[in-house]
Amino acid sequence: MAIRVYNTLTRQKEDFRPIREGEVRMYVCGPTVYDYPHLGHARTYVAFDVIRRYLEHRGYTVLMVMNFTDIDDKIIKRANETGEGPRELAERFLRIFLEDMETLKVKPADVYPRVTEHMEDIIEFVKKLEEKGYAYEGSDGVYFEVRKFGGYGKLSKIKLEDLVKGARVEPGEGKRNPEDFALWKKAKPGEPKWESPWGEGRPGWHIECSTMSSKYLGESFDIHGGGNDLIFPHHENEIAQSEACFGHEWVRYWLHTGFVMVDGEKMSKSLGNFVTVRELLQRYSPEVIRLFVLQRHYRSPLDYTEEGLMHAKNNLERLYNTLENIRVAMEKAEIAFKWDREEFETYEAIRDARKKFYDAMDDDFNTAEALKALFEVSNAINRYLTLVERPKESILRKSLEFFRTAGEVFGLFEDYFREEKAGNEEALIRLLVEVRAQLRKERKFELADKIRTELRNLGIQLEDTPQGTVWKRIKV
RNA sequence: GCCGGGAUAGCCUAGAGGCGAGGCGAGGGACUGCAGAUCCCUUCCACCCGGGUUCAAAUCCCGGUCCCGGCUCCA
Repeated sequence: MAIRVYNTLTRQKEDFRPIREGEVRMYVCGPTVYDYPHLGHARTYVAFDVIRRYLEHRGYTVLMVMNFTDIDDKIIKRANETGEGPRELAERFLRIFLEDMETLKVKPADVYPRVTEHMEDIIEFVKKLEEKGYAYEGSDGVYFEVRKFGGYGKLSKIKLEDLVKGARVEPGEGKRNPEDFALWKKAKPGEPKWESPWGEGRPGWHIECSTMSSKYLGESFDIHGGGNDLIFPHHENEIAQSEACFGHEWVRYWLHTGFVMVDGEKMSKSLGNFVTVRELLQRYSPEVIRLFVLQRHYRSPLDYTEEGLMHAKNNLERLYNTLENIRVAMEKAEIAFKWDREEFETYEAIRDARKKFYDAMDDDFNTAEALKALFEVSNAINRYLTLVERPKESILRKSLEFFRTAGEVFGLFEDYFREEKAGNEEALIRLLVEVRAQLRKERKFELADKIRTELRNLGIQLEDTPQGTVWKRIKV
């Protein structure tokens, strides 16, 4: 069955068919680096990370490009405030962004093209538009003449007349028409500038994405993504530039993520209602944040609440508990020479959950639905472990395999599946468990409890069961 | 004005014509020195309102009500 994706361009779900078989070329609009990334950024980049991971999981080679806007009005403005140079400021926040994404386990893009490294390409692109008659030079810059391009508005469904009537677009001194937008801005005194055929200046915002995406992904590619707020004007303008330049369809599928909401309003820099990723990370682990994001479909708005984060934390804890239960059970597991009802039932539950997982992910990357499968396996396996004396190894493995694949797609349980690097740590824990067992037998509970409490502080949890004491790592 | 998204048990989220989903929370029980984890049971007719289509509607259609977003830099 084909993967279905919701395409903003057509406003419906379509079968996903990449242009080149077996390869997916995708471009996600990156940030303007002038401040700390907040939860809104985290949401879209985690969402696209999971989309990318899933496509890879399904066997595609994914070429992923994400740009950095490292020169623009906001950066200049902010740099003036902090006293840094625009270059230094951009560099600083670019590194911070990269660090935060790494912490959140977002797989790095294959290329992170920066505007300041692609001036020549951008100038070439503008020149081409000029040659083809779509661009003209005004007193303060070079502009794209929107009404020359027939398909304008096809992504955002905005009509040109409405746009002009709405008077939302600024007339601007050098423009022929109010709806035209800048491809190249001539430098004002004191601003950063680069040489060009139109004098010193810097690129407009939209042209960078058209230029850099085509440089790395070709004149047509599969997926272009970004936040909902980029549909208009950014992506609309990108389409105009690119299709005007190439003369054919540019991007197959446009995917957009929903906003993060705070008390009914969009989280944004300008409203000041944002939580930075760094603040969040003081209170919640990266995986909690990922789960929080993934419990909602990527296109739907996501309400930011502490309660919601706590839910995610509890849910993740439950999943990790299950994983630890399986690990502990592994020690007493046996080869299956025969299956009883419990094995059949558990096997079927895992099989059904796997199907559910793939169906959900195939259906426009429905992570919220796919996550349910994880809880279903969790229930089934926990139940199984309480019902049988000696679990069958094959059943445990099946469940672990599912956790591993789901974990790879969601970016969860990474540490659990990484090879244990603990040398004699485990032996030490086992020793303490033994000593404590003896203490308990002698009813010296105070000392026994001390061992348990102290180990817990070190991230090791002891649990007394009828079959003896087991220890688990606390992961969340 | 123009585009667009919502309203699902105490809460958070899926689903989208018949099999009523998952988690959290709450209550009870099993286990237990205590704690923790886990399991079992309970949380009564869950789907904003009013019409319609249908053998069948939370899901489709029509009409309301309420909430929200975008149309300006924004992920």
